[in-house]
Amino acid sequence: MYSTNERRITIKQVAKVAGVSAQTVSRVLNNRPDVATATRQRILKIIDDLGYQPNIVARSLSQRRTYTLGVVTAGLKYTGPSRTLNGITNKAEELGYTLLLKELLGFEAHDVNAILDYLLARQVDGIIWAVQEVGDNRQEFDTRLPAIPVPIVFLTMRKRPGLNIVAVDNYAGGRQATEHLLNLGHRKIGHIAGPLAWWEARERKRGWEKRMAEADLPAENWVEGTWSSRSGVRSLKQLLTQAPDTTAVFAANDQMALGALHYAHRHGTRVPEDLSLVGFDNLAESAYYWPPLTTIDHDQFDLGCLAVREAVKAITSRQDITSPSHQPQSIFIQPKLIVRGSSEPAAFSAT
Amino acid sequence: MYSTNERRITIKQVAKVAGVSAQTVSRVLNNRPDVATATRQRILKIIDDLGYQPNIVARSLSQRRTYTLGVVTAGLKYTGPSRTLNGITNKAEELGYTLLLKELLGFEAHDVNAILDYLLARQVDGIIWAVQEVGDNRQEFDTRLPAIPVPIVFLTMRKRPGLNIVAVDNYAGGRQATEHLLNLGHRKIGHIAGPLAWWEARERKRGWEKRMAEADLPAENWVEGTWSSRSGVRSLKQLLTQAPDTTAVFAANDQMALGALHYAHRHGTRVPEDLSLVGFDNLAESAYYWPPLTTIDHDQFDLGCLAVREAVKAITSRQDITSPSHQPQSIFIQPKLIVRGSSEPAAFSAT
DNA sequence: ATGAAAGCGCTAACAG
DNA sequence: CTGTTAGCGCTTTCAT
Repeated sequence: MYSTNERRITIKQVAKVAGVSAQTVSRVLNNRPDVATATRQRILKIIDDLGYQPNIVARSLSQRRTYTLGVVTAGLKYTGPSRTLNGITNKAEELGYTLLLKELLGFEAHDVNAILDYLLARQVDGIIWAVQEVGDNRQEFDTRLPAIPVPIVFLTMRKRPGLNIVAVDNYAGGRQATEHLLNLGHRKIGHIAGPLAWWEARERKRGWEKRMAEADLPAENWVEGTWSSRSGVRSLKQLLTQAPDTTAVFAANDQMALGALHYAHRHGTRVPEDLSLVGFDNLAESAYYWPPLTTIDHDQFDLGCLAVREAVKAITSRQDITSPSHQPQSIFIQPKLIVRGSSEPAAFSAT
Repeated sequence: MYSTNERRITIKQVAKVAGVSAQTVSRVLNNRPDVATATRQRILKIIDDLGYQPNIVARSLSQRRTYTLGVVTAGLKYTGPSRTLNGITNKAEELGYTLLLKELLGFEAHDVNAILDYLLARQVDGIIWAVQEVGDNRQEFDTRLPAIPVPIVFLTMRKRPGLNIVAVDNYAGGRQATEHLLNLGHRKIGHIAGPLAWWEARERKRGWEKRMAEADLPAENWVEGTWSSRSGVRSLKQLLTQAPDTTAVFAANDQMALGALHYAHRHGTRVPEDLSLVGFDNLAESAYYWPPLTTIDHDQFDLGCLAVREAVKAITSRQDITSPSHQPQSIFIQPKLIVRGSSEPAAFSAT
């Protein structure tokens, strides 16, 4: 069914048929102005007739540039990483870059050097490190970074001077969630944290702690979950055991909030009447949970777009000697509170 | 902060330092046996000292082989496609293939030729078309297919002789869901279908229809949804309006089932007491919906793995003249019923 | 076991 | 406007 190993058409063959040099064909391919219109037309026709396709690999070798971005990701089965990848593919398409995708099997420490070598051997023009900062999985970079010959943009990690970083302001999100509950009159506000090895989880928790402190309230009642709904179930149980008078809970993601909702249903705790609940992430489904979940929305798609934009900016500025050298910068996206049915004024303030 | 445009080390420089020819270094790089052990050791050390990295682009050009798979996907923001991609990345890693990722902006018809040209220009060794069959978005292939010089594996499309296809047996899944409800004593079973432009949606619906017919029951009460939870809400409403005596509903995916659950809660329809509900997909969260959702599980990760395996098999068999030519085949994965709290025996059969 | 020459398919740099 | 020459960095083929 396939046309067997027949060699593909090359620029030389096109040139021969057209009776010109390969260089002239190359000029046509690259839309150079310095080709006679008649010649151009003729060559274009021949290209079309022959079904000629330029070999991008050869071009890359010759130009020493691939217009390819290496993307390192992890946990594609979760919505977060895949929404971000979605943004990356879209922006890359728009800017004319090809993506070379590499998914890590876990989040914890990896042989960063091997992965970088892999991408660099394939001559990527830039790298997007879209793996969340977990544990010390960023450590190896400290020594290697100066030796990486292409720009690299990091996603979702704490600020570090001199690096290109794009992340959601998780701390601000934690504050917003807490503030919303405070505004509703709640005082006993518990927190279901994500795994604290994760930078994002620590930031969200810190937002809760700080805002509580500012309201002169203790931030003591919290549990560490795993991000999963299952852990949400057990975390709410633990929270209510530790402090039965809790009237509100902020969960560090929507999955755990769903688990908490599940636990509440099973034990006759009414949400929001007995307990207000706020999640984080604004999963598409969370508006249809019962009750619909109040949550913090953040644009992970945009995160991916920004990362590509920054990477390409850095690549370009390094090619053009003319353009001012691109200064690495950190970009933090602001999340946004979405109020739905799972939170309402505290009982005592309603009466 | 970066080492500026300094040229990377080449095989020639390594050769020069080692006092050998470039081919000898090449032999070491490719683990050829015909190099003296002493020479090999010396060269390896120099490679290490210099931090030399082979240029894979040059190698690809020279070998006329890239060990790269082009992956075309769509809808990465949905769990299905991203779980499949997850499987693709894992299997590709295992088999030593690099991934070139291309995401389409929508599911409907695209300029297939342009996308194929794009991938072929980049000299991919094979293609995985991981875009679901929607409307006539497969049509362009009919004419183009014979002219594609590399193997191509299609995901999630109807059987066609002579093509490599990997898909879930959605028809069987639809049957299983329906059969489960029939076994519970339900007779009035409605269906919330996915958008019927999708092959998957049609197959799931066909499974429901066929199984109903086999039980001598009419398969009349159905509504076409959009896959979204929002459409699930309105679809259940419509279903119950059309036939108020409906005691069970099979929704073509978990999101729509969640929407149906949402509608039921809001209107005092108790699930499963008044209405049994079965979904499709087994989203990680569906076990924590209230009530936990009975659904059809299918391994989309495995789907991706199989696609890569088939693609690589086809590529390899075409390289080795010795190996028997790989016959394109269709692989259909069997889904599995997961029983949870959203379905229970029909009221009249319980009494 | 090692090297020399040629080439993969394209483009940069220079010439005319 | 168009052609020639010389690579890009590696591997293949054929010698030795």
